[in-house]
Amino acid sequence: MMRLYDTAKQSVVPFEPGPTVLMYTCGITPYDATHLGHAFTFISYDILIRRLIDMGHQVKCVRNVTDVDDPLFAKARELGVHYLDLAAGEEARFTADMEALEVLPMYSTPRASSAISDIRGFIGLVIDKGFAYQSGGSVYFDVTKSPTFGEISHYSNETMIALARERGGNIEDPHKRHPLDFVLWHPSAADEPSWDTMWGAGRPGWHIECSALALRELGTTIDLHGGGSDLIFPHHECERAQSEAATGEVFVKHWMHVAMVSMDGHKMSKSRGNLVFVDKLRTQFDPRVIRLGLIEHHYRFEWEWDAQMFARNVDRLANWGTGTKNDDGQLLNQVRDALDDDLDTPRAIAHIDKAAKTGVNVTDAARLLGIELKR
RNA sequence: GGCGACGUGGCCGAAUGGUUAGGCAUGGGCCUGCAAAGCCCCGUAACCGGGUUCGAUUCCCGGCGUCGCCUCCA
Repeated sequence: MMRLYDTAKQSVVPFEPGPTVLMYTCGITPYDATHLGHAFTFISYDILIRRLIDMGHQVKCVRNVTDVDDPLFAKARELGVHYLDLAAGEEARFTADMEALEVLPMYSTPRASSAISDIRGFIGLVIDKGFAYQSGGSVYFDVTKSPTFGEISHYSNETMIALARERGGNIEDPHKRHPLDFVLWHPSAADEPSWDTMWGAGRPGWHIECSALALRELGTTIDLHGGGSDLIFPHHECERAQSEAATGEVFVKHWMHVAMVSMDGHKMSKSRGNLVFVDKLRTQFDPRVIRLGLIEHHYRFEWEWDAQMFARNVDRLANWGTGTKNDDGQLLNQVRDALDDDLDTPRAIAHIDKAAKTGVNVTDAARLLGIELKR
């Protein structure tokens, strides 16, 4: 039986989905190259998916592409290109990075720009159910109607307001009834794309595409929702509130978040610029070395990027390729046990290291971690 | 620069319009051959200036200073 940490429940709990696992992970906003933090997140989910498939499940995982959003518009403006041209280029780079790192293909990778009509319908549903109001040309979600708001992050109202303030949540917006109310739809700036709706022209709010896409692609209730831990608040909190408002059903059974990768003592982030890009690394190292360097860390704990990892994992990969003795499935089961214990990849790797040292052929065990030894 | 949080005895850290937690360290004592540990004892502090008040650390205004955030991004 697999056990995984659930952010909302704040503990490691059994994860026992049906034969078909419905999964959604928040993807990227394609305005810049993929960095190691992105890679770590998506590789973590990839390991989970590989193990679920290994257990006999069919996995339907959706990973969206946010090609309608502020940072994309800003970058397109700066470069003087159309935002969708920028998005298409960066999405292609991202896809190439994921393929190189042997992240399994998704069931679906829908774009926000493909979902405008779904979003329109979704917002209509939220308004009809009485969870949203129109004010000043925007549509806001009314958090006072959602008593469970905050139950993923476990933040108090005061903490959420403080964080919203720091994270550009515009809590002073005079059109809002409550400082934590968030935008479902809002007017576009002059040079931004705009779509007509019954409540005015504009564009979607930040959180709404994921709700609309999850509903369109997977239905009202999904088994597991993932993303980086930086998305817990406000993104996932808002996403859940509006989804449950629209459908009246439980949105997500299990919330899973991947820890941040840091560098120079700070979270690797676009705003700070302390990034290590995957496409650059790929020109210097075997992508399997990059993958190993990521999964030698546990998904739930933040870690510091360290260039030492290359030498270590070049050696590791070489050692893994030397064994010839049949291991009778013993090693494979040890790796399975480690993964079933809250995706303990460091322990899985330690098992493989040990077996490889004794001359065991570790091909199958490595494959479960997405490392293909025979090329 | 903007937004926000905060400036309490050597340090950390609460509460509070008056009688002024607590913890740690220091110092003194008990104990011990010595030391350590343990135990006991000891502290009137509120960044500056002004205002409200019978009375302010607490409320209000101004200044100074510290911290966080300012493309929440995976």
